[in-house]
Amino acid sequence: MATKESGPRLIDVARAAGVSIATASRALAGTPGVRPAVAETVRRHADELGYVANVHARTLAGGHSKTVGLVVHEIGDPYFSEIASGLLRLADREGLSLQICHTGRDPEAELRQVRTLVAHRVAAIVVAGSGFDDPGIEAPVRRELDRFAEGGGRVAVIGRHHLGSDAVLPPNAEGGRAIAAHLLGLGHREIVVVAGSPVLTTVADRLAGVRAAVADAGLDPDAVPFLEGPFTRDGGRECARRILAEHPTATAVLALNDDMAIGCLSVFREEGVPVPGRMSVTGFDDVAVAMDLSPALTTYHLPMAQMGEDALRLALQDPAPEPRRHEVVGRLVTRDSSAVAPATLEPLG
Amino acid sequence: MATKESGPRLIDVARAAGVSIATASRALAGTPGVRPAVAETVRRHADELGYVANVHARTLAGGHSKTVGLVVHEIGDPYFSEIASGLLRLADREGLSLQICHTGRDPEAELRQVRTLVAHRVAAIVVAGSGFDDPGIEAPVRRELDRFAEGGGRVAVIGRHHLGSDAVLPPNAEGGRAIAAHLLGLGHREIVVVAGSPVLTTVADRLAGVRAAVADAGLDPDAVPFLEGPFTRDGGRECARRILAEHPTATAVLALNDDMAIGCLSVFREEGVPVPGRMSVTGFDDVAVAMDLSPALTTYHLPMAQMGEDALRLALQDPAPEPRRHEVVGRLVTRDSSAVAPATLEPLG
DNA sequence: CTGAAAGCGCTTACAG
DNA sequence: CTGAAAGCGCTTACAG
Repeated sequence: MATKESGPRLIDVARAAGVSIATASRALAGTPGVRPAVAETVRRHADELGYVANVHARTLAGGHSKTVGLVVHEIGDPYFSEIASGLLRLADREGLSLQICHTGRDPEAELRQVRTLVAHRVAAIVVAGSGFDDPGIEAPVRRELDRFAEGGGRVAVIGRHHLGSDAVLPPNAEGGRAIAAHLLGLGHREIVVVAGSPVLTTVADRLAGVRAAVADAGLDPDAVPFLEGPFTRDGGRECARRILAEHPTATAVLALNDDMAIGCLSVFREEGVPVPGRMSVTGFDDVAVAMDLSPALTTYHLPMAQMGEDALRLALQDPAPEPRRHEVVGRLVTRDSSAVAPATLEPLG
Repeated sequence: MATKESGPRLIDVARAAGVSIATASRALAGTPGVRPAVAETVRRHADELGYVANVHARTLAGGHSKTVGLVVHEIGDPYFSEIASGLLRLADREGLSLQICHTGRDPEAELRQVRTLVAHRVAAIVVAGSGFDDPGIEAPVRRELDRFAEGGGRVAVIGRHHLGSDAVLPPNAEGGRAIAAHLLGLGHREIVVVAGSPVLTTVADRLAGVRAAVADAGLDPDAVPFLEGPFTRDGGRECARRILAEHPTATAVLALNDDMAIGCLSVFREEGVPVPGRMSVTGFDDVAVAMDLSPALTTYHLPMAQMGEDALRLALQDPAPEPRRHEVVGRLVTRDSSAVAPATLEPLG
């Protein structure tokens, strides 16, 4: 039994069924123009032999792939795993396989991963990781993707990229504005913004929204402290510690993703800083756990799974003359981690 | 530019470099036995043309694939996304691509997904979803996997399966026992167990551990109420509501994964049931957010990312005469959601 | 060190 | 409706 052979091939089922491989191929593919009885026989023999067509041979001969690629920063991150989940659900319905790559927010890794996907001749590539504000950084990836598109490949991105492709656009600026307005409306005047690097368009756009809201309120955006750290839970912890040390009069932390907000919450809990009594904390994204934190996190909701699905749907359509823009609708979700700014200030730390 | 052609082929770079495709292939593969200067020329031309070898042609001709498959129940679930993250990290280091499938805990979907992976002639398949207690349910998948292994494919599973392959085994029984002992030690006598279907080996094994601890304490395991629901956050919410209605004297909920525990916590918060004052709640897995919940969740820690890595590592080794068993080490993590059973009982709900 | 040729396992015009 | 044959783009013995 342990034949070390690569399983039955089309020719094996053809022989078993007493037909040519052409007919066998057609019968299995469901191509019309095969006598039903013959097709049936072929299928039966294929089943009996446990025949599974070799995708590589099929793709090479047929020219079209049934696999799509997804590029994320980190699949362990809920933001991306929820996007992946939605995308995978649609892929499944469409009979497509999914290849996932992660980049760790490193542009060179991204280039490598895109190359791999191109090498696999996937039908479509969805780039879900944030874009980079500097078009130069994305130029090599763009070249690769352009070539891919010229060869008939389809591309869609989530977020603002300089990639010239169909895009699903989260309302990052709008969200930043809404959250900041919310905090300002609660009387907060010493708000510290905490985020990943502004070279990421996601950060840049959310931050721009925050600044716009601050300006709208007649205040000076440049006076709002901005703390940068890894765009992760640990990054949030780092920043929270810096706030304790460097911004003793702050009354609110506006984190530009939920991960960082969660990191902040945990430090504040450890250090006994009451949230929201002494310090309000807000996030962005509304990952599944946001509502189950305590205090439940005020944040800006993005429908991640839907965004993943939408991105794949764009990538599955024929290309448009101009890149398509699919605008995502988000919403402010007010929960328990934000409240009116305290009247008198307990010192921090 | 929009030539709709499939990008440069090996023959294009061979021609450009003035060599045969055999030499070009060797130069690009780094096969020894090509004059260094020639190899260099080939590589330069490949770069200039933006050549990316067609994986399908390469796999078909070469016989070995550089892709591995991962089967999970649901990629949006942190348990699986953390496993995927660890596995992907190792895959990356090994220059392997990753194809992900999800099954939604449906054995038929699992069979379909495994078939797809086999069709892709992946080098290895890692099944990360829980096994099923009834060997019959897994029989079709096992047949498929056996055939795959006979053809030289490698298989590894996470959890107890009837799949006859290398396995990474989480200490499910041990963990169940540790958690139950912890709760019993705190004086809880009315513990409600909350979990997904015991047809899943994960549930069955954790439950067996719980029952063993109960028996060890001289109590009757059959007297411990077991509530079944979807093995998800929503399932946890469902069960919590039933506890409120049907088990008014319970003092502890022992959920067999963190997701369900999180669902319970949210219902108890909504209903004003103090945790852990009136009700202790414990989880299992220790997903990243467990420590950031409030109260921080007492749970049994499993190193998910490491498990993903270990599973892939097993799958990358040559097959052993007997299936390998890699035992995972876990540990009880006592946090704030569990405490001594209340002396006097406030009615629930 | 290099090349001509066979072959990987399919699909798809092209004839019949 | 069916089959013989070309071809997808590579790798790898086999000669030289």
